[in-house]
Amino acid sequence: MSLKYAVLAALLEGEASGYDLAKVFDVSVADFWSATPQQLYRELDRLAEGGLIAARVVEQQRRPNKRVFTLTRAGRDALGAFTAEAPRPTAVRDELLVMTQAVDIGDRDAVRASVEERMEWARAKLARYERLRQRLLAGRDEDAFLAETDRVGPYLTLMRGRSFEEENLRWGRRVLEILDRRAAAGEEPASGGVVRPVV
Amino acid sequence: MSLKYAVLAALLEGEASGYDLAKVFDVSVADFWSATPQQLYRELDRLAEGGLIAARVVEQQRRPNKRVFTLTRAGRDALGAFTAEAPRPTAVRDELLVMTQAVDIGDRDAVRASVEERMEWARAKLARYERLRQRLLAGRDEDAFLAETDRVGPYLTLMRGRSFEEENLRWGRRVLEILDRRAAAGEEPASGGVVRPVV
DNA sequence: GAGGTCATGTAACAGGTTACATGATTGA
DNA sequence: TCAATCATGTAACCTGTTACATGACCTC
Repeated sequence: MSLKYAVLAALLEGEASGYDLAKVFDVSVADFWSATPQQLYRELDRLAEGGLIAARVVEQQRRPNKRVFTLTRAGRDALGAFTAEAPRPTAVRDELLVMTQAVDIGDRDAVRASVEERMEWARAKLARYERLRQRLLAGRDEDAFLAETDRVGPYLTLMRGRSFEEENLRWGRRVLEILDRRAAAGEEPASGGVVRPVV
Repeated sequence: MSLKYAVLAALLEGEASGYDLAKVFDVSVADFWSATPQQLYRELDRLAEGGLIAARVVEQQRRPNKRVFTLTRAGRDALGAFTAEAPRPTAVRDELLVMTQAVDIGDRDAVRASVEERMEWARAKLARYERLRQRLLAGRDEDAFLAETDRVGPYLTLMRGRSFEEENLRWGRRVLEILDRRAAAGEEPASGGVVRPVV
């Protein structure tokens, strides 16, 4: 149900093709919802059929034709009505956390490496978000931007994305510290009461 | 695929019934994975069939019998092997963020209220996490706990849950500020160049 | 006696993922 | 010439959600 509104919300930025949206909704880019291209193509067909978006075929030379979608009045209204509903709580679903939960009976070095990779992703996303932020601010400071813009929404979701990734980094650093301390303790088992985990 | 390992990881805490797990995996409680009771019952059947967990029927007077599940050696090994795999990135999927993205063309007051409710939830979860933390620490400080325990995993996921909810609160406070400033500007339209959104 | 908790489930459906297919163009 | 990008899609499958059902107990 909410992919529907996520797509409508994305089209507030202007018309887009399925391919364009696939880039915006890519896991590594998304800041308010993510989806695969297949989900998007299905959803776009449904939305067009329901009259919430309008499709227009753009003929291209040297490129396959593309269908470009725009919000209709009905789509805009449906999106507006959606904002008045009660959002369901976000479900935690992170494989890295499952692995972390089980790290003591599992492969500590592998989990360590996965945490480091997650941190690399977080850095890349932060860089992306920062570029987006600068583009929105367009030289103004935050207060000036907020006073002048007619759309704060994208800025607010960007802020959430940013703080999420910053927390990923902070958490990751702490996890690495703790795992490394354990690794050191495990190598000289005389030092403490630490039980060596069974792998 | 990963609900499977999430269930195995939960059983590291000791034997549990489907009902017990349903409480742990409840959206409002979960700190490393969430799932509905129906998903759990299906998954438990599959895991028992695959020999990764063992079921034992506990007869109860005055209560329906329950099936209590325990990790088998094979289940433990499978979970250990899972920790060595590459976790997939977490997908952002939050209806509140979709609503926030569209707040400017939607119902600002309703979104405001949803943000406040999300903050209430965050406070409740934080209180829960804090109780859990105190139970784990058992009077020791963090360093002492980490040196003595044979399982850091649950503590690390708890930390991630805590910082996530703290960020929800921080973000929420900022969003309320910004939306309120807009509401004030909208009521005295002479004050600035703010375009009143169409609702 | 109403509503909550314990305890388990079925059925039907909606949502999400994976693998594959096509075919031209552009850049290293 | 090899890989990536543009642009769309089908088929099959797995995961997740919703509604409903049962039945006894306990607490207000």
